[in-house]
Amino acid sequence: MKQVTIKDIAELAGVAKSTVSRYLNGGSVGKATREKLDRVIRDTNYEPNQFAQSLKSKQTKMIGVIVPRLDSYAASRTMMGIDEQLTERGYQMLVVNTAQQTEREIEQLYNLAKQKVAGIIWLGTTVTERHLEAIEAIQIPVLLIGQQHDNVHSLVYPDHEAANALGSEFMRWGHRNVVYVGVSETDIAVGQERRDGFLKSFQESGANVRVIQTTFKIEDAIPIGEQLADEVGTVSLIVCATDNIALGVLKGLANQGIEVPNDISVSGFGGYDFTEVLHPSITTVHLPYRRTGSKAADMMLQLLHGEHVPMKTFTIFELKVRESVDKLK
Amino acid sequence: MKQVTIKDIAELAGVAKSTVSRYLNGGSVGKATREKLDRVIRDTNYEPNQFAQSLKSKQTKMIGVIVPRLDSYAASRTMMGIDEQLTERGYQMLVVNTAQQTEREIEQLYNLAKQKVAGIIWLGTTVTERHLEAIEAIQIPVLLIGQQHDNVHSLVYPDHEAANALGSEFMRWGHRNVVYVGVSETDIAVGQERRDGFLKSFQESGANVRVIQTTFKIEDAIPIGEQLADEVGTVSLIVCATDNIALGVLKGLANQGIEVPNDISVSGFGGYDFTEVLHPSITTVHLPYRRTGSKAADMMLQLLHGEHVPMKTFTIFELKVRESVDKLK
DNA sequence: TTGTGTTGCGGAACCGGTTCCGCAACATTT
DNA sequence: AAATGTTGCGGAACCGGTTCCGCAACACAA
Repeated sequence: MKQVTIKDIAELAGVAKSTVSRYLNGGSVGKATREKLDRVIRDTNYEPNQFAQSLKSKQTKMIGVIVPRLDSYAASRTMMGIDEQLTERGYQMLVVNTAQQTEREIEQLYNLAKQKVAGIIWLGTTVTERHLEAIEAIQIPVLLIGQQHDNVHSLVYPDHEAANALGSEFMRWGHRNVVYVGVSETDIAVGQERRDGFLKSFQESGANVRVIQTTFKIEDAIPIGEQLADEVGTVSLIVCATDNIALGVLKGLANQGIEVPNDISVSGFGGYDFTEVLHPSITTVHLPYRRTGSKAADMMLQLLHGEHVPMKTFTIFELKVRESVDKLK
Repeated sequence: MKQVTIKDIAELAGVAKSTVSRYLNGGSVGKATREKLDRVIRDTNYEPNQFAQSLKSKQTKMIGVIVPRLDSYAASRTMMGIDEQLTERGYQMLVVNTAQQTEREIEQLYNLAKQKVAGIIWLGTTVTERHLEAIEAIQIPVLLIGQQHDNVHSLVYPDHEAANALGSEFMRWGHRNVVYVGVSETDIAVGQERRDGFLKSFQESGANVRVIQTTFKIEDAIPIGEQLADEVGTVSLIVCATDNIALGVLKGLANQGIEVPNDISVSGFGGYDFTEVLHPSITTVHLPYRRTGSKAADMMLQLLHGEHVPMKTFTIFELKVRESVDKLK
C-alpha cells in the first residue's frame, strides 16, 4: 500500500519526472508520451502527495472557517452551506472553533495562515483592531460573515432592516407596550443593528419600549420570562433578539402559567427550524444561513481567482408571521 | 513576512541545519549551541513548516472526523467534545461531512488516509462490508461512535439498555397502550437496539404496542402526530426514537388540538437541550454527546500511543423524567 | 541548403524539513 | 601514554513534488 510517486510513474513510462509533472499540470507533452502516461497513471491509480505539492507551492486547497461555537444553529447551517459549495469546487473546509473567545479568533487567523489555507471565512461576533491587524498581516483573503467592517470583505445579514420590518409589522398590529430582550453591544450586528432596527420602528409609532439585556444562552432568558410574567396586561409584546432567547422567555412565561399568545405575545429572530414546529409556532425573521454559507464559499473562490467582489454584500431575509404574536386589531 | 526556515536559523547561529533539527527534536546538543539556538529561535519566532515535516514523516497532527451531517444536535455536540480534547492535546480536528450518503463515508475514509491524518473518528450510521474493507486498507486507527462492530474500536451509547430502562419506567406508570415511532433498521443502534430495548420492556409488561416507522426529519413526524390524534383515548403513550421525532409528533398533535400530557403522553430520546425548555418539557433519555466526543478523542490518542483500548466501550445515560409523559397511577 | 521558430523532453535545483553516517574532540579506563 | 568510549556536530541524502533552463528534433520559410 506504498505511495506511488511521480518517480515511479516516470520510470514505468520511461520518461523524466519533469515530464510527468508537466503532463499532470497541463504543460506541453507529445501525443505518444501522453498516451503512455494516461495508461500508467490509470493502472497505478497514482495520487499526488499533497504535502509535497504544498511544500513547493505554499498553498493548499483548504479554506479555513472560524466559528465561535460548533453547537449553534446558525453556525451549523452556515458550515453546511460552505461545505457543500467548497466540496463541489474541489476545495476542503477546515473548521476551527474558538469557543467564543475573541482571543482565539486572532490566534486562529495566524494559525490558519501558518497552515497555508487559501482563504478564511470568519463567522464573526466582534471586530477589533487586533483582528484587523491579523488580517492585514497574514496576507490571505478573509471573508467576514454576520458582521461588517469597511476594511474586510463582508457578507452580512440585513439586521437593521429586517428588525425594522418586523417591528413595523408589530406596530401595525397595534402593539404599543413592548419589551425588547437583546444582547450585549459588543456584538455589533445583533447587539446594536438588530436592536436599533426594532427601536426605530417602535419610536416612529410612539410605542413604549423597555430594553433588557441578556446573553445568547437559553437558560439566561428563562428568568427574564418569569419576571415578565408579572407585566402581563400592561406589556403586550416581548421582542427577542434571537430565537433561542425567545425560547427561554417562552419557557419562563410558561413556568408562570402564562399563555402565548393569548396573554402576551413573543417574537424571535433568526428563523431556526424549531420555531416553526413549536406550539405555539414562533413569529420571527428567517435568515438564510445555509445559503449564506454557500454564497460565502462562492465569494471566497471568486476572491481567490482575483475576481472583483464587493466589500459588503447583504443577504435577504423573510418575515415569518406565525402564532406567537397576536394581532391586537 | 517571509517564512523563517531552519536554514536561516542555522546560518544565524553558525551551525548546520542538522544541528538545528536535532535541537528542535530533542537530540544531543551541546550547552553553548543550545543557548545560542534558544536565542535565535526566540528572536526570529521560527515556526516549522508543517508540509515539510509531514512530507518527511508521512504523518500529521490531525484527526479526521466523519460526520453524517453538520446540522444535527448530536453531531455538533460530539464535535465540540472532540475538538476540546484534541486542541488541548496539540492535535487538530478535520471535519468531513458526508451529507448522509454512505458512499461518501467510504470515500472519506480513503480520502482522509490520503491526507495522512493520524486517526479517524467516525460518527457512524451503518457499518457495511465496504466500510470494513476501507478501514482495513487504510491502516489508520479508526474509532466508531454510536454504532458498533467487532472489528472496529467503538464507543457506543447503551441504546438497548437506556430504552429498556425508560420503557420499564413507563410501564411502572401504568401505560399499556403505546405506539412506538422509530426509524429504519439500517441504523442498527437507533433503528434496532433502541427499538428492541423499548419493545422488551413493553412485552414484559404485556402492553399493547404498535410500531410506526419514520425518518430522522422533524417534518416527517408531524403527519404521524396528526394521525395519532385520532387515537387519543385508546393509546396513552407515544414513544419516539429521537427527540426530533418527538418534536414533530408533538406539533402534529397540537395541530389537532390535542394536549400533552393531558390527552396523551409523548416521550423522546437523546436529551437535546431544547427538550428541557419546551412546554411541556419532554421526558427523554439524556445521552452525553459532548463527553462522548471528548472520550473518543482521548481514546484515539491512546490508540495512537499504542496503548491498549477496549474494542467496545459504553457510555452512560440518564433518564430525564419531565412533563410530557403522564403517570397514570 | 541554411536559417529560424516551435515543440517535446531531460537534468538539476529547489521547497523545508529529518535522519543517517562519520569524524573530531574530549573524557575515561588500564 | 595508549586504547577505548562518549558526545557534539557537519555533510549529504532523502521525502515527492514543481519549475527553470537548455538541448535536440522537427517543420517550415527563404
